[in-house]
Amino acid sequence: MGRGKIEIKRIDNATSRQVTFSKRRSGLFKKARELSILCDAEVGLVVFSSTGRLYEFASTRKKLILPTSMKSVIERYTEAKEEHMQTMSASAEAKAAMLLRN
Amino acid sequence: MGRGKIEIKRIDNATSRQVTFSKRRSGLFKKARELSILCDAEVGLVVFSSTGRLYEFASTRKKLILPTSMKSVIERYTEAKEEHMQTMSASAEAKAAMLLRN
DNA sequence: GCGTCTATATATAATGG
DNA sequence: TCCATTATATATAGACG
Repeated sequence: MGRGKIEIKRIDNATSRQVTFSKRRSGLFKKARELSILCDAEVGLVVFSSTGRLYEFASTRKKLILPTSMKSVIERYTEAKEEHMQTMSASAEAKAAMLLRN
Repeated sequence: MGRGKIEIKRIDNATSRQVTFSKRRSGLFKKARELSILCDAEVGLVVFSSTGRLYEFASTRKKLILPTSMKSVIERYTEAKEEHMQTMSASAEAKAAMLLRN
């Protein structure tokens, strides 16, 4: 969807990979949100950039259940969260919150 | 993106809501997959239709962490999963599916 | 409900500042 | 390294079988 057609394979150039990530992530989240609204669906979306930054969306409507395949993800999340909590200090709290927020 | 422009609000007609769900879900998953490949990102996507059917995608690469806002989701998943396991029998498959449905 | 078919809306690749 | 633009690729609304 652009001036040229691209193959779906890892973009080698780090810069353009970052640019594409930014654009497509934005589009993906937009569509996730639209789906949840239009179709009254529960949607949970988690994205980690290759640099480890977290982005999330979750429609908060009724009941959302995670799929089995995400079990490991949940486990890792729990671990990370615990680590996070352990190393968290009062002043680091805000920083971490911001980090998680974007 | 079609013959006409639509507002982003819940589609009242159940039939067209289902049709739209099917189409957009497909597109969303495709884009989730593309993002993960193109940008070497970790992506986890969970969708529950309004009728309770589950759809998922998770790139299995490196580190995927769930966002804070998904905590309740995880909890619910865990609960449901436990229930599922407890009541599951070979012949109870269908029943379990119903359980997950809502 | 599900696949196919367009016309049109949107997303976005490439580019320029 | 970001914004803004814009040409093009893609997604999809609406219609039909």
